[in-house]
Amino acid sequence: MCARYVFFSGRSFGDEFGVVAVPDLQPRYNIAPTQIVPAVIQTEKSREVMLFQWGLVPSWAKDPTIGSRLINAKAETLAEKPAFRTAFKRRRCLIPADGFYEWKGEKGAKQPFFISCKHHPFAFAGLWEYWEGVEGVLQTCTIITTNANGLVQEVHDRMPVILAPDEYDIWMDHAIAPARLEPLLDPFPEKEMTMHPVGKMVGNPRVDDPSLIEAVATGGLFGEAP
DNA sequence: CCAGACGTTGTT
DNA sequence: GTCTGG
DNA sequence: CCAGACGTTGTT
DNA sequence: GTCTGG
Repeated sequence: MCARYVFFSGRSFGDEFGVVAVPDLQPRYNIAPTQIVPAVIQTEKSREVMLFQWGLVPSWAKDPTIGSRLINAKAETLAEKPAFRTAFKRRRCLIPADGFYEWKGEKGAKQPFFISCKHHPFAFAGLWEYWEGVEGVLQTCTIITTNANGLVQEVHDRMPVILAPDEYDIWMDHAIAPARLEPLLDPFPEKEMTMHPVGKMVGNPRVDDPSLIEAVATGGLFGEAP
């Protein structure tokens, strides 16, 4: 899955993502569900960055707190699930990131790992949704997950879908045939990724500083590379 | 027909 | 909004 | 994912 | 133990 991630590159991702105006974004090292995150969407004329609450709330939801449990959407079932299928057809987005965290081990003794791509920032494949209720208006998003590749498999069986730059145009094309989207949801190549254990402080969502992504020693436990 | 669900992950 | 279950 | 709350009544 | 919030 993907329940915490990192995005510290701020404005600098605009060129690569084909976005003209990028808001000033603070570097983040511990983005948690329900927080406000930037995502790139395709309008009729251009690509724009908009801010979304992480955790998709379907337009028909009576209780918007369901969003806190819909932080990920499974790639294999996106097209069928009522909560996601409309967004999959019409509201795909790119969610910029510099890495993400996964945990390995038993409850109470979990070791967090920071996982990144050799070329970053990069983009998660995401969906977004619009919701309106008595509580107000919400624009929310979710990160699509797929099977872990060989590297990430060491700590977890799922990982976020990461798109290569040459896939952005297809992903953002509103007229594309769904069959052409499926190959984009495959696991990102492990040879283009890196992973190392980090301190347990990342578990606290109120902590957010650069030291969170620094490697720590684990005494050879958890099976990471020496 | 109406009522009720609609989701992912990890853990048990 | 749309499908499933009763 | 983890952290933190989780409640009612009566009194000020 | 289980739900909510971040």
